[in-house]
Amino acid sequence: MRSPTIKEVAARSGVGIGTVSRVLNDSPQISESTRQKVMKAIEELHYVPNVAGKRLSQSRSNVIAVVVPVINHPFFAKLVEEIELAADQKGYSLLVASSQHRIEKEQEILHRLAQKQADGAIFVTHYEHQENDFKNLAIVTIDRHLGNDIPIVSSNNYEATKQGVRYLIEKGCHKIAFLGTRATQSSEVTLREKAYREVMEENGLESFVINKDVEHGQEKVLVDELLANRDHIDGIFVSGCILANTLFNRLKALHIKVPEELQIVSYDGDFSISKLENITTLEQPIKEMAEKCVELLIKIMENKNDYEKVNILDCRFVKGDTTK
Amino acid sequence: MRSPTIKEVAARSGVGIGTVSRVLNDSPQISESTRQKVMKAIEELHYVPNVAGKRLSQSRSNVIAVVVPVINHPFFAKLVEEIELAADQKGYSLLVASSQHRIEKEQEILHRLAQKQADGAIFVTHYEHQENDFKNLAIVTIDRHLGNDIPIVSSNNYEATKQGVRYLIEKGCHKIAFLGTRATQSSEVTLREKAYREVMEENGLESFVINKDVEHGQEKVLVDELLANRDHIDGIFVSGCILANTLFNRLKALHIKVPEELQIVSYDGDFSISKLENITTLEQPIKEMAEKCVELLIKIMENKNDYEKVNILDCRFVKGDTTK
DNA sequence: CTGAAAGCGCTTACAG
DNA sequence: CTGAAAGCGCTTACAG
Repeated sequence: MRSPTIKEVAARSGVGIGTVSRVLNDSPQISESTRQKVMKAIEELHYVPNVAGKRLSQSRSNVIAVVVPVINHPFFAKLVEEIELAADQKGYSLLVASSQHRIEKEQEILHRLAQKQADGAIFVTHYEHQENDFKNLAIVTIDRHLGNDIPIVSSNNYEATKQGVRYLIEKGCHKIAFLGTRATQSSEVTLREKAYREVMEENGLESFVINKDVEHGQEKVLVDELLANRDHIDGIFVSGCILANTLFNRLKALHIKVPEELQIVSYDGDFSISKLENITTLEQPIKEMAEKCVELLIKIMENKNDYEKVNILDCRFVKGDTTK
Repeated sequence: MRSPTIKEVAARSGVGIGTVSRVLNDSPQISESTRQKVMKAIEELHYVPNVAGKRLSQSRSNVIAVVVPVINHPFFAKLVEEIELAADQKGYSLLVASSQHRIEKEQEILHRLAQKQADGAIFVTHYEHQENDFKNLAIVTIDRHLGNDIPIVSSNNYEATKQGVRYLIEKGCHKIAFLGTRATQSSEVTLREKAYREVMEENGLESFVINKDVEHGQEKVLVDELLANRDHIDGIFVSGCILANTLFNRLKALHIKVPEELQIVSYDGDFSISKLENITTLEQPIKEMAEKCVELLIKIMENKNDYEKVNILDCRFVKGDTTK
């Protein structure tokens, strides 16, 4: 059972297809009477315009894509959700792809974009790409610098981390560790360690850093490494939500009292699945970041140039139960 | 800077556009020499075929859609991820939409599908739809019955729950509660409560059920209600991962020893963000469910009829630390 | 093995 | 205000 086309609607209502098209697109110069005729035919036929025709004739798809390393991760799931909402708001559908930490899959996805499956894309990548790969594509990235012409949206990694470490110091911590899963060179995320070291130095405190790239699911290895060398650590700045959660639960299992013996401040926000206890956190403004990405993408696609290349949004400090 | 089209490739290589198309599609009857010529032009021009043309001429998009209530939820995030992988494997891109528990958004999404944005869709809905809404759409659902013509993929809610409750009994529980967030009438998920009640009755035990619809994030309300009426409960069958996690953490906070004083078996699988402790669980085979959905969808789209309307996949029992 | 042409379902100047 | 026609970028019988 084929779906009816604009041609059949035109025939049934006794007008040309151009007229039907104008009715569909709410063109102003259409007489009320023909509009009625056309609408009637549309309803009778249960006609729904086929986007394939529209896309070809307009050479745009009204689709944007988001590429993340994985979807099944609290931060990325939330990010994808917020991007979907923002895109929907603006009339765009969302194509989602995950690179699974494999550069080949990322390249495969870039190829799909080059085929014009989407008008633009939001990229969260761990890999280096030649700027060339993005030629002719409307692209925005989160956290990663992909090249001078590609706008980036990020949270204020540097300042927010400083704020967090200083907060630990204010709350009486003297021996503060930094715990993170190291990101690639060109990521804004690397500023977190830098900020931590600077605050420590400022205060004449010694740095103690565990910041290594581990596979998703292996965060506990880092936590155990930290705790094995715990010594007299009384504060930890944690660079990500999964790590923070893992740490927190491990401490509970070890009967180490938080925040009495040890205080924790985490980046990212608190994504504990059960909303029972709260980690003190510098929460990334994910919703705002998603909206900014979509907004930027639309400007690029419309060839407007009134946007910033670097967009840093502030984290929100949320006091939880892991600090005094 | 416009992208080159097939016409320019044809011109540059001195052949017709049909020939270029055949080269692109690895058509067998193409002489090696023309293939070479065409490939050369393609490379020189950095030509990438535009899918819009292909889609229109083939009247298919090679896109499938997935519609979930929310993305930022451990079960759905994992599901979307697995569907993306399975779809990718089969050469399909994935459009993702979330209904946000709003029926209007679901209908809006159905409309997009009617516009042929995708060739088919995987639907996880909480609402009733007229079967009519899905006319001409290739649709598969997870857990929800949407009509006789729409295939459903589900886990073995009934049998797996029985297994779980019986396991608690075997392990010495006498007063076992059921804790769940009630789903709609037509969902397979409702079988969990039914199975629980039957096993309890079989064993001459009294049922104690808390099964209510709550907003995501409010699971702790149910947990508290259960614990307030705890009495001598020594076992709990929990219907979902978030609820199970919330319960587990609450029990720890209350210093109720698990599994010594209270044993827990949960449906869904264990999605605790930090992989430190494990809940005994009947784990849904999400990956297999995702693959089955994609497989079914492809069969429907190809008008093959050699598939089952009802596809129940078995959960995997995973012993964790919450049972003896 | 290959080219010319029709067709996929729309949009949009152009003319009237 | 509206119709006829060209065009968007492909694919695919049809002929040769």
